[in-house]
Amino acid sequence: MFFMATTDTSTDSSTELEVPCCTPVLDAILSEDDAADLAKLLKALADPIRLRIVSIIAAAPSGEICTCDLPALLDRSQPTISHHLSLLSKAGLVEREQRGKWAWFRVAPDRLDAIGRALRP
Amino acid sequence: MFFMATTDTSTDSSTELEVPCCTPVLDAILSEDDAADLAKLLKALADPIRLRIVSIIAAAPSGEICTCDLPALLDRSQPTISHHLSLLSKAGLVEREQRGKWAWFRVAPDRLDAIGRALRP
DNA sequence: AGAACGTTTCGATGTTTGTCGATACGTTAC
DNA sequence: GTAACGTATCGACAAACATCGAAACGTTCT
Repeated sequence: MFFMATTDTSTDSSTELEVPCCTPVLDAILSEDDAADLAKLLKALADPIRLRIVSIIAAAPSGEICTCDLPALLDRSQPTISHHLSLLSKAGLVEREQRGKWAWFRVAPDRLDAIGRALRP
Repeated sequence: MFFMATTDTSTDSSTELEVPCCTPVLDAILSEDDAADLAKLLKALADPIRLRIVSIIAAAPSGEICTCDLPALLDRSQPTISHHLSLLSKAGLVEREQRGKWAWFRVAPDRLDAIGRALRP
């Protein structure tokens, strides 16, 4: 074995979404905490429906979309769409805005970019 | 299982990775197939242990690592490490090379880069 | 207030995933 | 050959996940 395992927690990530995400995978050995944070973010995106939701929102001319359109576009029930949007929102990948009885979503581009940066040295 | 699986599945499954991966998420609406492909790749990476495996391999001075070191480094059993390496290998994120009785792995950098490109317009 | 409509939460269900012990396979050394 | 050792597969199990119908919640109209 040529080095010791690194379990140090240089950054304590209590406030999850505030943390500058994410430590690049290829720069140094990820700590357990950094790996857990990045894995959580990747997992939030690692679903075909959620990828298409992000893609659909980004492709909308206004940059935002009403939740009400998604069940028909994605062929999933409304509760299922709501569930996926909730996961994306919790991960900070999309932002929610209530307007009257409709909910509108837009992507959080820097958040998506952060994943990209973590994977590209 | 209703038929005998032969050993070809372990190695041949990586041939599916010839597909040019991946369509950028933000360029246009992802098709169901493109979303499924990218989701599969993201899922292969969206685990703390697998992220740390990739990170550990990349940080190794020689750019490769012997499987035998990983159980101790990651505090997981040997079958569990083998399982994760198999997933990473099937996704094309690492490459396996048998040397005598040891298995060595190196990262496939362009594969990781492909994910980054798909998320960064 | 009540009706209509969009959204979230709840409960249930089938599937996938991470994990490990036991076991089988392959290579090296004696 | 056989013993030792590293690795992959098998079988099992608990936890996490995707999905939907039903019900609860909020807002906008009349």
